[in-house]
Amino acid sequence: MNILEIKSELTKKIKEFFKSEFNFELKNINIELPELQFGDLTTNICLQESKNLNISPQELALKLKTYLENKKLDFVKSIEIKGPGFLNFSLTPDPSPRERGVVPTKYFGKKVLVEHSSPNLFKPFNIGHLMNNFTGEFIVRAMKEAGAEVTTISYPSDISLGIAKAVYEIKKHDGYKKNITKTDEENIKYFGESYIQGVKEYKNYEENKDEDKINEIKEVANNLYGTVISEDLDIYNWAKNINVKYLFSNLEKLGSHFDGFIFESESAIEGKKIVLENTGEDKIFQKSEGAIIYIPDESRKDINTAVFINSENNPTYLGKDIGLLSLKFKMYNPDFSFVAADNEQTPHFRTFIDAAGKIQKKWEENSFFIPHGRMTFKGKKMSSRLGGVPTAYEVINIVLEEVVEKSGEKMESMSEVEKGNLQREIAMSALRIAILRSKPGVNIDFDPEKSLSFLGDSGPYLCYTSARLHSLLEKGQSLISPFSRGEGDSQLERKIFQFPLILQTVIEEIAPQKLVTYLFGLTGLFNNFYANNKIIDENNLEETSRNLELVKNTLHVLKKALHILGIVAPEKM
RNA sequence: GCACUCAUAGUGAAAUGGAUAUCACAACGGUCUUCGGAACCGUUAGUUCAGGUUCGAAUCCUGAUGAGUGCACCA
Repeated sequence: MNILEIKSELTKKIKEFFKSEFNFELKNINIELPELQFGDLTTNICLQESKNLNISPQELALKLKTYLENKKLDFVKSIEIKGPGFLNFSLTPDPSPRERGVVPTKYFGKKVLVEHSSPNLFKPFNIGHLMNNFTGEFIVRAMKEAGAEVTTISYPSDISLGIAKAVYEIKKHDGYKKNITKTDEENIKYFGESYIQGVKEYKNYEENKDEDKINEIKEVANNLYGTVISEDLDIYNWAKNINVKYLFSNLEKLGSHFDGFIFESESAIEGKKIVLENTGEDKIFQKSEGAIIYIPDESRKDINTAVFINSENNPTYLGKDIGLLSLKFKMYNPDFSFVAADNEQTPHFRTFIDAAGKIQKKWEENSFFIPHGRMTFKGKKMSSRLGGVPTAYEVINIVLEEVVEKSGEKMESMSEVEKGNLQREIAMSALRIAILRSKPGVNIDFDPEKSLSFLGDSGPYLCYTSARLHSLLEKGQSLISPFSRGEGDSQLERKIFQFPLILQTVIEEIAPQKLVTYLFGLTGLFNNFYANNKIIDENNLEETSRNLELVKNTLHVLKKALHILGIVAPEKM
């Protein structure tokens, strides 16, 4: 039996006990993983219920212990009462401790839609996008692991006043004609610069109250919707196509696959329609000062009145988001719809989802916002093209440089391509772990020189352990006998045994940090075992075979967990 | 002004209301005739403050202090 099966069996027996002994229906029982020193599973049920039943926790614990012992459960080795009344279970080791099939969660067999990596097409791909991608990709992989039917989409921002500013800037300098023959890479850079410059110029116009210029730009914005053929539209389409291509290749490189894209220009049309349909007295949206707004109920002090369609008759971000939501449910009808986004978006999300819930209940009920933190930087190495926000490219390169330096001669035998890929994988593992080790939603103060130490709790440490495990297996391949197994009660074996339960919690709570913490515990125990034992010993084949079985199981768990975090477990490094 | 987050060793993090608060980095001290030293072992050090709820609080409530973010036509 694996740990999940044992847990549910124990739950059943404990409920039976309370029923037969006290005629008491127990609703929730906490059975958790304790620190390894306290056994394999623990429950505080006696502490929780002693008051209700008017009996001391110790006494209750003793009764429950006796009851369970009399049941002679073959998966329980021993039961101990510890501390104020905890019941600690020591379990009989499972001969094959791996999880079997899919760990049960509420997502099994459900339709899950995940939206992540939704950048503004005209802005350079920055570190924030990287955090978004890591978080989003984790959700995707966790849901797949849970046996959900997962669809992944991205929602690129392809239309906005901001983009109009960029187009205007390009037009102003005749950038279209000048650059059409340049490479995509050069142009991408050019678009990013135009965007930033355009935003800056617009601010100047506003400060100088240059109404003519502002109106020209607003006209560009209207032209982008493409109902009339114009030079603006030509420039826009040229730039958009190159940017989309670049986005695809970037996301592909990061290991993210997308089943579809919904562009902001599409959601704008849908959103406008829906908001207009629901505008009027006694309806959800109201007209005010030429715009269409949403006023939340008095009780919702945490959200503010917001504009959904502006007085230019164009949907704002919130209006578009309603459209996006509608399209998502029309196209995919998900049971769970996840959105990974910057935690600054939380108030906006609350607002539009509150309004959306009044149009269709399930839009609200089935939508979940997973915020990820912001990354701030301490290091001075990075140029600040985006007002202090480094591009993803810059960050990856800094980490990569460190990896190349560390790897030195170790990868000499590899081809240049193989070496390059591996170094990139290791660099990415460092970044992914640095981000996913923290609870989603909190900001990360990132100092590449400190945060990315390659010793101890780090991506490279996990990769290194993987390489070590692979190398041991390769060396000892011929020495594994199928009949030898360990006692199953070493710390390492018990840690492996915990894995299915950890996995279940990680998926259920969307908690990557718990998986990372577990992995450091696991690899730490393994490396300790490695340092203190001779794993392959030709003079002791029985022991060797048992050890290799343990190596195999450790690797199995490590590989699977790393995969969910978006990291490839390397065979050598 | 209103609202939302957050506050854990020198640093970065972990901890469904549970047991002696976990892990790493840094500092200091050790391990190597060894299967991969990007390794292993040890020492020092911590829940912002004041109350409250509870058998039990880093976690829940109230207040103070400090930091971040959002508040009508940008996304």
